[in-house]
Amino acid sequence: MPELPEVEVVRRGLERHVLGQPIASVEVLHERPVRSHVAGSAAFAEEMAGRQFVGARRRGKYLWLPLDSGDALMAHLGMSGQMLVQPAGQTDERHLRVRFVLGDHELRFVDQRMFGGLSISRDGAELPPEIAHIAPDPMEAAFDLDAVVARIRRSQSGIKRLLLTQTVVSGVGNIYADESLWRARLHGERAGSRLGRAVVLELLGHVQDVMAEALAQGGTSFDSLYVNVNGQSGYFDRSLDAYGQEGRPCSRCGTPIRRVAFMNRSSYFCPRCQRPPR
DNA sequence: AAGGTCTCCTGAGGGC
DNA sequence: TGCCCTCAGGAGACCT
Repeated sequence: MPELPEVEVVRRGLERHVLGQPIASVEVLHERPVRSHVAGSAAFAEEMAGRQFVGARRRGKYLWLPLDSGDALMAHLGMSGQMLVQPAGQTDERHLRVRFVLGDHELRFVDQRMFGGLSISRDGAELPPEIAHIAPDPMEAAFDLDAVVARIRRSQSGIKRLLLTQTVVSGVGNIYADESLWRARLHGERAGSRLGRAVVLELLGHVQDVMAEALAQGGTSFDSLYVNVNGQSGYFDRSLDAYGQEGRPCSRCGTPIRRVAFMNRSSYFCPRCQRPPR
């Protein structure tokens, strides 16, 4: 479940269900999700066995579970990754990739497309060095609003591209970028440098609001790929004003929402509320 | 610098 | 039924 609210739903579930029990065994059913562990999948499994998860943390879309060794299990869900907690012996999911056996239940990494993955981060308990370059997300204490506003206003890039750049602000993906821009009445191609400070502040406020609202609804899911650790879907899809709404009337002005190609995917916006630059 | 395109994968769904 | 096309909540490499 790609964006911040969905990943946070997962983090909370992991915090409740996988801490404080030794990992009895690990089974890697597909090599690809552990590709960044250079020592190989057998070494990955061997190293995890016997350890214990002692926390569940997140920055943006990255999750990590600090271990009692001082290392951490890092996870990125990519486009289709899931972390599921299941009773031991439950039928394997079709796309089950890695299984962690914890007493009478299992933590399962299930991922259809395998753009995501797991890795062991050396001394990564506090902040895995692999993701030290990722910017703080809008929900953490380290988020520096003034610095982000300044960074955006210094750039000639389009504002949507900036929202999606994880080194500017992390956790925002295609859905919440489009929703925030719609709320701020901004077209995604407007250059950051052409936006006033107050406008950027308002936009970032919408980013925080829309993700907080989505989190309160359990995240956004259109289908069974986006679920919490118990396999349940969130409900925020009912509250979307722009994303996925092509042809439906804008809830502010009634103009049909438009879809355009952007970065090999789509952007949704109201052509009347969100005027393109020049 | 900025922004386009392609790639990594496995589907689902529509058109014919 | 099948085939071919497009699309998908990510992200990084490569090219201009």
